[in-house]
Amino acid sequence: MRKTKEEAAKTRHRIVETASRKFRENGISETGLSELMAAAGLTQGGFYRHFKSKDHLVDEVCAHSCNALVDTTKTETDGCAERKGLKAVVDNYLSEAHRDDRADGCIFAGLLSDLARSGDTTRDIAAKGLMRLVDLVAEQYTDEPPKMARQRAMATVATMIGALSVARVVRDPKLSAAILESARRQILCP
Amino acid sequence: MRKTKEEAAKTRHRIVETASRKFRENGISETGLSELMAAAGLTQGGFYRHFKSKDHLVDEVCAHSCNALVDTTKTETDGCAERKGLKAVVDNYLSEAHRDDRADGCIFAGLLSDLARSGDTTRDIAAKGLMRLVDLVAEQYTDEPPKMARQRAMATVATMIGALSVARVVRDPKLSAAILESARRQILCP
DNA sequence: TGTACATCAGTGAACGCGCGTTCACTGATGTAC
DNA sequence: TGTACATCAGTGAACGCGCGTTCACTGATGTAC
Repeated sequence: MRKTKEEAAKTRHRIVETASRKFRENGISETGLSELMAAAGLTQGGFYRHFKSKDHLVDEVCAHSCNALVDTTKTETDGCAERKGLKAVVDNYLSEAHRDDRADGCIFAGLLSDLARSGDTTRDIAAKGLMRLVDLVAEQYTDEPPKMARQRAMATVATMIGALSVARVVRDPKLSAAILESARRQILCP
Repeated sequence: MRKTKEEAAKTRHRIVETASRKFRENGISETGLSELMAAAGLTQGGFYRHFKSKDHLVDEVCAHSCNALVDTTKTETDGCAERKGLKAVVDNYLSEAHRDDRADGCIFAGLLSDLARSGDTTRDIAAKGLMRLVDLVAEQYTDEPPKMARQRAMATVATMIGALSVARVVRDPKLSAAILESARRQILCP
């Protein structure tokens, strides 16, 4: 039954991908390893051929999801004309589509309070990803001195994550949309 | 062993209070009923004399914590001169003290992603509390028309919750403090 | 290159454990007369 | 007001269940000669 090195690596990657989606959609504690492995097309026993423990998987998932978020954001700014990057990022992030697609969405909006309660290693990984996002946003504040741009970017990222998370709590569609819109305004029309 | 009606009511209230703190500090799934009842000075069996299930307790805790947050915020604005209310609220909310006191802090910062994943009943209770907070903040935007004030207040609340939550993920004290400060600036110096 | 053997990805059953919930029981409180 | 009985707050053991983790096993892959 042994698999090729490449096949094994592919399997490992599939587990991380699947976990990344499941965790963001249903939470970390709420996602069991047997459910997760089944979703990846495997049986639970195989998990420990790839990861030392669930905690180790969580760390890897955190890094993976952060990379995905940064990559997505980069793509959005790169495809945009000068001074339009921030608008593209914010419009995509604070969209109803993003609000309704938790499994594919921002890890911070999906797992914010879970991450805040996680261990040091996990939080450090998340914090690193968060700061890469902040730096990316800061680059969009082209007409500000770097320090000021970074400060603005921190507030912008906090607003984006907060507004999306809050919009996911509110079930009334009009109200939820109004929350997203209010944050978009605050960021883009200062 | 039967207790007085008043004693029973006091016990029930103590369970809600204890759960309210434990949930915000460690999460809902992460807080077991036996641990919770022990912290309230009782044994686990007694839980079901007061609540139909853990989910019912969660709803009650959510309402309780929302009330606590609204009351605290009201106190802060009431004790302030005209046009200073918003600053008082924001300075308290986005303080390092609030960041470091999760058990007594804002329910949304403590349980944001957990609430977003909760059932309809719980989310509706949370959304109602959230909107009371928004209304309270909107009252502080005295020089804006009501609709505009409410829209501003929604963004402000989203920023506050987002920034506090993010600041709790980041372990580096200087960086964490900078995040809080950046959000304060964005809200108070527009 | 061919052969013999060690490695290890993946299976599926089993482990102990803590979870939410139920239950029989105790005995003081509340109620009906 | 006094008495008899029903109620029910709280105890502590037990329930089934799903959790993360371990294990013996299979058999194709990788490696050493």
